[in-house]
Amino acid sequence: MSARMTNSSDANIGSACSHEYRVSCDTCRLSQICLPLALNGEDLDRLERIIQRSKPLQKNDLLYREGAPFESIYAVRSGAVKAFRTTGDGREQVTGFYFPGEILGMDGISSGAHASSARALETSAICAIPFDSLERLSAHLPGLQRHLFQLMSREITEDQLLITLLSKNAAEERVATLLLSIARRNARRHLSATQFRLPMSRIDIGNYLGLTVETISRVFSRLQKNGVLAVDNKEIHVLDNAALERAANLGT
Amino acid sequence: MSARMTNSSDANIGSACSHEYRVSCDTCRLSQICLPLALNGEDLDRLERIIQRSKPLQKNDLLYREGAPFESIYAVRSGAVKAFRTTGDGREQVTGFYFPGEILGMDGISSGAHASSARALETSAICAIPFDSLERLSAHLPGLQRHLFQLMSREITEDQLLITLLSKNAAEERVATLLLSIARRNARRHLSATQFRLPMSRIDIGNYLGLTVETISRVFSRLQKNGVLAVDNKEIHVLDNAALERAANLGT
DNA sequence: ACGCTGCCTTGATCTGTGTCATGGCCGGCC
DNA sequence: GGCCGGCCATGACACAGATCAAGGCAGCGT
Repeated sequence: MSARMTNSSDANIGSACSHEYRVSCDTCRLSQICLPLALNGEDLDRLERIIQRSKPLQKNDLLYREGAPFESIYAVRSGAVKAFRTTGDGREQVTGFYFPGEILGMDGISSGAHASSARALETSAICAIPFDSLERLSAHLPGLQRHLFQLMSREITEDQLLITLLSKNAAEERVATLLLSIARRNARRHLSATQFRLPMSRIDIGNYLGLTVETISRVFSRLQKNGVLAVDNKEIHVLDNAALERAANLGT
Repeated sequence: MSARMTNSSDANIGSACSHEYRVSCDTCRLSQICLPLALNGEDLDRLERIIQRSKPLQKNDLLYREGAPFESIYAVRSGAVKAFRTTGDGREQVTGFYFPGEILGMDGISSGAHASSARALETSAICAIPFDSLERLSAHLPGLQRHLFQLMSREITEDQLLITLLSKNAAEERVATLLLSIARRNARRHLSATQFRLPMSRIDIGNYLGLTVETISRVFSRLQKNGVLAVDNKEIHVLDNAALERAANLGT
């Protein structure tokens, strides 16, 4: 119910983004957690001018494809996106989920081609930020340059946390850790940390956590049976946050 | 034997770095794969002036410690270094191995404190590059700025490869992939890709790959029995590279 | 309204890797 | 030169999670 509100932001896209999707960072309620974070009035304008907003992606639309020329990094405005790479034998590895205010696509910088693909998990509005413009701009705005370094560094530390999770933690710990991560990121956007709707399938969760769908199902069932969660398909209600944190067992 | 040459560079440190360890990037045989990569004469001088070289680290010396204030990133000149983070329950997760010409420590940028620790696996000479100086310099040298973005982006894509490896590949595939990675990086430094000495213990390998020491031992034994490798403690001789690549099974 | 298709759940069984235990080896130190 | 401690190898056994199988459910297109 109130978790449905997470989703209702989608419904707003049509109206909020009407007329060529002209929205400015000024009025974007995400500006305090997104790229503009580091910028003041005039500098923000300059960033503003290079950002491209286009028609929202529909569920399952590709934002970019592995191997395609790298041109922009992307900020999620609404909805949710998964990033994944395709292994040599054609299987998929989900490497991250991205929510409003979060930036993705930085793995394309090193080689000039995207190292992963990104797909909308639900209707999603995205801001594209052409990287060469951003680079030029950041040479003149030390705060922006620093912020970019920090963003990339943060991506590295988060990947390291995932590496640790995959390497050391059991199934239940992995799932609990993911739920806590989503809850925390919801809180940052002033959404509920205890009631929300997962935008991704069990398949994607399993893929991301290095587990099978069946194991994800069983863990959800077990956490429900133990009164930690109420699970109704993709709706999650955290009933006992302390227990969830105990289940995560330091996997943050 | 020829693999010993990998190690003999250590023996040279004393002489090469004598007198306050004054070595310049000019004369460093790693300059083509290290940070200076992107720079020409005068710009290189400016970079040169901010780089700090100090006494080589001995085996097991800490280069930096998780949580310590972030000040510099580090380039390995000789030897080898492991990066690791300590989990909540005090266990260690190795997140990477770094060889000459490679840069580490960038995970400290986002929070201002190192997100991991780094320890010398053998006697190692290290260049420290104060990050605030580097940042200021890179605002004036677009090539350097870009190179830094690329370095960080590369770290991200490599972490993603490790995530995929941990999430999708069996023990033998993981070990084979690590060996191929080390071989490739040796080749980049004009060392043998088929005969080398592993600077890290089985324990570190297992830790890095999310496996136990016993499993690492068994995999080495099996690869040896199958004629893929000759293993003599830390000395590795790749006898059948094609078979090793088959064993890695796309886990690059 | 219907059926289809993809997603989710649950149970039964199998297996790769962890765990435990033992012993050998090598290198550093007294 | 011999002892000691950490590292490495190998075998026996246990178990978490994969695999295989079956069925339910919800959303979507016709």
